[in-house]
Amino acid sequence: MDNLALPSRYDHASSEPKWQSYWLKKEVYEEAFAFKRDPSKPFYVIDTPPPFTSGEPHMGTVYFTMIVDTLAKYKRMKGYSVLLPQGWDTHGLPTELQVQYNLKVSKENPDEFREACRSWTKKTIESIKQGMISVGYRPDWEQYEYSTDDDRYKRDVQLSLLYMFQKGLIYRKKFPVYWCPHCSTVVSQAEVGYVEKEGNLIIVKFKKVSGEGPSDHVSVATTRPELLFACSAVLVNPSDERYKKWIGSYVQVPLAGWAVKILADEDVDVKFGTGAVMVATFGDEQDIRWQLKYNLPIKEVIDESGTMINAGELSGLTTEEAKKKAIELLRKSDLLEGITRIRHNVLSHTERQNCMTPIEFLTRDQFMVKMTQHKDDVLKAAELMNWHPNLMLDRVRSWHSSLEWDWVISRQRLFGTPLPFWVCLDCGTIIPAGEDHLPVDPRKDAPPVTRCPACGSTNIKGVEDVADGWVDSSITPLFITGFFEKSNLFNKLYPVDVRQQGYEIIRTWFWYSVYRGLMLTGSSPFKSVLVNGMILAPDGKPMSKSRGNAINALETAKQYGADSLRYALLSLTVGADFPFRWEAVKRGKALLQKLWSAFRLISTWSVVAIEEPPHSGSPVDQWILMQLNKAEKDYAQAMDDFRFNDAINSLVQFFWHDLCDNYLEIAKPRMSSGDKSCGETLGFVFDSALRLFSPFLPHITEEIYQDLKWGKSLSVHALKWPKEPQFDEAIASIGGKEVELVAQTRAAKANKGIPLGQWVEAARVTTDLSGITNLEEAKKIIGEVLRIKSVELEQGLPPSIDFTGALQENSD
RNA sequence: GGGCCGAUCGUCUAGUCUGGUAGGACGCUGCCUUGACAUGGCAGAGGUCAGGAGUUCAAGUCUCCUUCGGCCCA
Repeated sequence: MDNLALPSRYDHASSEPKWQSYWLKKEVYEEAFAFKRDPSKPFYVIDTPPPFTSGEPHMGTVYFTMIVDTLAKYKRMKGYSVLLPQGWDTHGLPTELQVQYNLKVSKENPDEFREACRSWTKKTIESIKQGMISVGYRPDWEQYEYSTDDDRYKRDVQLSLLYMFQKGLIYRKKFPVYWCPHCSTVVSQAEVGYVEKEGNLIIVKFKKVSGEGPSDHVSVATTRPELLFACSAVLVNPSDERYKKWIGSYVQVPLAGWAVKILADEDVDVKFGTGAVMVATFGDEQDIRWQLKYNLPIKEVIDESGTMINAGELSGLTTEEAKKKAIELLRKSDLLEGITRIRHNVLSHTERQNCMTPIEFLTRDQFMVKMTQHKDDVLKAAELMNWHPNLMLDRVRSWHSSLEWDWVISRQRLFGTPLPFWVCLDCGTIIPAGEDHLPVDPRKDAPPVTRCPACGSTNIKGVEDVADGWVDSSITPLFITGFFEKSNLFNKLYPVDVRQQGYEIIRTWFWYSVYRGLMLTGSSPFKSVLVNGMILAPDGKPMSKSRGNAINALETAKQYGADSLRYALLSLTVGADFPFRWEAVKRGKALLQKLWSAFRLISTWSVVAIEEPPHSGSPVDQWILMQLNKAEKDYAQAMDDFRFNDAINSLVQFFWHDLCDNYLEIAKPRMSSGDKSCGETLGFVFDSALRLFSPFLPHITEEIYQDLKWGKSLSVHALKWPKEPQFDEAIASIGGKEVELVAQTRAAKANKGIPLGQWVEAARVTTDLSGITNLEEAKKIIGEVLRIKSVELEQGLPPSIDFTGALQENSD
């Protein structure tokens, strides 16, 4: 009884932080968590998402860390040398917006601005990292923590761009960018949104020039008549009877005077306006799609100040003035057919509440990556991977079929990886940086040549744009495997075993990573893809601050224990969205208590861990070994399929119901009479269960392992997969029958309302006794476990159990 | 608007590929202080599988439509 001195409640609050800092110790790291370049062991590499370093760690971050951490711990137990890296995705618009608007740092001085971004990022990394550590996450920080803003990482990003340039995959092209005329700045897609506004829909006559058009003009509806000078085509729906004969005809653009062709496209909405729409450079996002799809000529009519250019009589006016003037001119030349008031969605600068100005598209020289021509290769590679869950591959297929444009990799921002190129202003030749000088900043550094290699001009300018954030993050599988250092391990680590990620970034992070892996190494970067869903708020909607329904993951872990949260999140199906359930966390906490209680009971006996499985024992001993074996096999198979929920469920089922409810109850009388076989079995089974629990519940298993002083390892996480239990199936099934008999008798006693602790004089048990080979043994177990002085067993059905002579006082 | 996915006891889900008695957990109800655990044990109630149509001897499962929800659309 002395060890009942252990506290009866498991105290996660004092236990968890203790082990979290213990795991960071050098000697513990080296024994349990370090990736070892040991060629005798198979490698297992996990490509983890570098979270974007803006704001606090949220439920999603915590969720993915738990998934990869559990997987890594399992694979290490199975004998792999596991590479579990963790990076930080630093460059992105949200950071710039934070710094610009919340910290009020001006972009006037780019160096100062970048420095402010950098220090903000440093702070958020520290906070996210602490949050990750507080839920038991233990990647290889020492060797594989990286930040996309590190010089080493930027060097590799730039090197990857140089390689791609050498392969002819990078080119410059005029491409639209979002432009806010009020703020005089390029804005990103994330900063814009649609605002419903009232406006005029102008019906304009486009006169026939040539072709089969059945009348002298087509009526085109537009909200932006000032863009007539940018008109490059007129589109109609191919199924629209009104315009079938017009398809292929040429019509004259009013005011501008040139002729454009009438094309058929299914995206034209027959119900909007007249059903005929003009394509302008670039009136809206749909115009961009059509411009690219039909390769229409680019006509720039708005400059950076929002003033009309190349627009005849409209030149020099603002867009608003030009709209009025255009209507007036159309009316004069009798080309105006009508004006109707409409409510429509206008793309506006919505990120800033005090701006909300309608967005214009400007054409800028952008760096592009040739992707469309390789899209089939990417899909083919994706199809050869093992997808979990399988249907996520459909998202790749869907993206593949809709992919029509190349990838625009330049961004007009300040905090980012500079594109390592200079451009000849005279002939447009792209001049790449020298490999030895990386990382470079062409915004400041001198070009590698003084004269353009193509035209000899000295008019060379460094590229001011930075790379899209996905350019940074899509090299993670190459970065962690040492591709850029030409590591001799590269061929052993690449392709990585598993890419873990959320489904919302399949078309970005996944797609770009596969593309770049293929382009740079010639082979696909992933063997398996594990896609997790989203954790919704308890109300079933996405968690969001504005909705006020977000659950603070770190607070939850503090309150209930990180292990409880791990249980709750990992016992749900990977890949599906699911609402956060407090009940699941509470269930996790109950499991921790159950584990603790079992440990507390066992430590009252002189049980020692036995690594070698016991070779003999009573039928009940062999039965629990058989159940353990089954649970282990189910667990391993589930883990190998990334079905974490099935793995933990089969283990909990075994532990709670087989081991605690049944075996431990039977063990109580046996242990107090010094049964050696029971003690050995218990030592082996509990030790095995502890190991199997350790990937899911890293803290409590460490606490118990250390308290038991059972092993020589520094940590439970350095232990190997338990040895296979040895049992004789025939004997084990006899044990199963005995356990069943005990359970039946217990249920009967409980149903009769007899307190289980109360001794009874006698019981007559009539039931199916087939399979029971030793009646005396069965009687003894039933009597001892259920406190019955004399047990009679009789073959017969239906089963019935009668108790006689309940004794009044407990006899112990 | 387009593409993709989903809907199973009060709640969360397994089962759908490969048609054949819908399984588990939480919650709920009743009983029980068992030599670790009442965050426990034993027992019980609770589902016409979103709605409709079809295929079939047989549909949660296959097909079509509708409704509702989610994700992505450079």
